[in-house]
Amino acid sequence: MSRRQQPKPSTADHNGVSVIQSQAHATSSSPSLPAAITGLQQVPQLIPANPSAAGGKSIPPSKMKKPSVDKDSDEYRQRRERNNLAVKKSRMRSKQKAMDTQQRVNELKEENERLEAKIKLLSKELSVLKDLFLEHAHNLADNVQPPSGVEGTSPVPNSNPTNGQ
Amino acid sequence: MSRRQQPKPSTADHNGVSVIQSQAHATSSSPSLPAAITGLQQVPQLIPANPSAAGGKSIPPSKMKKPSVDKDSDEYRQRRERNNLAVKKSRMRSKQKAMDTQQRVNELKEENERLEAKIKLLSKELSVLKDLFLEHAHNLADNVQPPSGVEGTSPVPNSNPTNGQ
DNA sequence: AACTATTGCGCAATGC
DNA sequence: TGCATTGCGCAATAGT
Repeated sequence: MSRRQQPKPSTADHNGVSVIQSQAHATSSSPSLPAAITGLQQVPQLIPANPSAAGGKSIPPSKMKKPSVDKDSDEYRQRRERNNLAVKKSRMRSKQKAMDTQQRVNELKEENERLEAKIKLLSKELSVLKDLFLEHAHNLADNVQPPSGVEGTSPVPNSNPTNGQ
Repeated sequence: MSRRQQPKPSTADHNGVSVIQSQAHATSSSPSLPAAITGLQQVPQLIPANPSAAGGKSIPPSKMKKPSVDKDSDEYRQRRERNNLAVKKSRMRSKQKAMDTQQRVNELKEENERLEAKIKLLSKELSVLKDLFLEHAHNLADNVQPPSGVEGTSPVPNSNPTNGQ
């Protein structure tokens, strides 16, 4: 939890000025605020981030286009606030999506197991039936030799020993 | 691409002061930097974010514990830099994981289709075999009646409509 | 032209 | 003490 930062080494500061201000809209929600330091409203204030006098060598006067961002502007704050909301929303969605995807994985895994079990079952059934056929075929081949009281005569369709998986 | 901000309305500012500084470490990588405004190094400078004079009513002088964060400190910058690195790493992992999960979903979907196809096949095979059995059974039934050869004793290949699934 | 949605980034709190 | 995570705000920019 924290929000603003100050000029940092890397990339660009977007602008040559750092503005210090705020407005206490307090629309934001902080799940785990460290303390109760909320009511912090500074007076909008422009501060040249490029104190040509001081650090000395830094910030080439060139390339410092439009300071026209005016952190003060009421409109700016509104835009920021809206964007912050949009950001939160977007991130929530993102997380939700990730969770859903994970959930989907679990569901698919279960489904897979079910299907595999079914396949196993069907395979077994098929195997049994085929064996019966084979047995019968043998009986026929060996001609009329009743191994047990129940036999007859019938065309043996296929004699396929190989089990087509 | 941007980094620092300034005091904002919402939550807390962590501290009552806004520091403006930088150090041009330039370790960061900006995928899509807007321009070449990189070499921005401000002179570390402390600026009281709470100009008691100006806006007037704001920021109770109380609640402003330890400004002891010292954005200046070389060590602070090092810590920040390391953390930034860790953050990037963590986020990369997170994204990678999300993508992997999505990939997993796709794989599982495919697998599912394969399994379903297999089930369909097996079911069909089974169905055929069962039909054969039934047919045979009927033949037997219509057959084993004439102990003596007085009747029409020929296997009647009746087509059995009943089908076990 | 004006908005919202996304995305990369840095900070700080917190988890481990 | 240090890395890892996570929420947050900013700004750029993609999408409408």
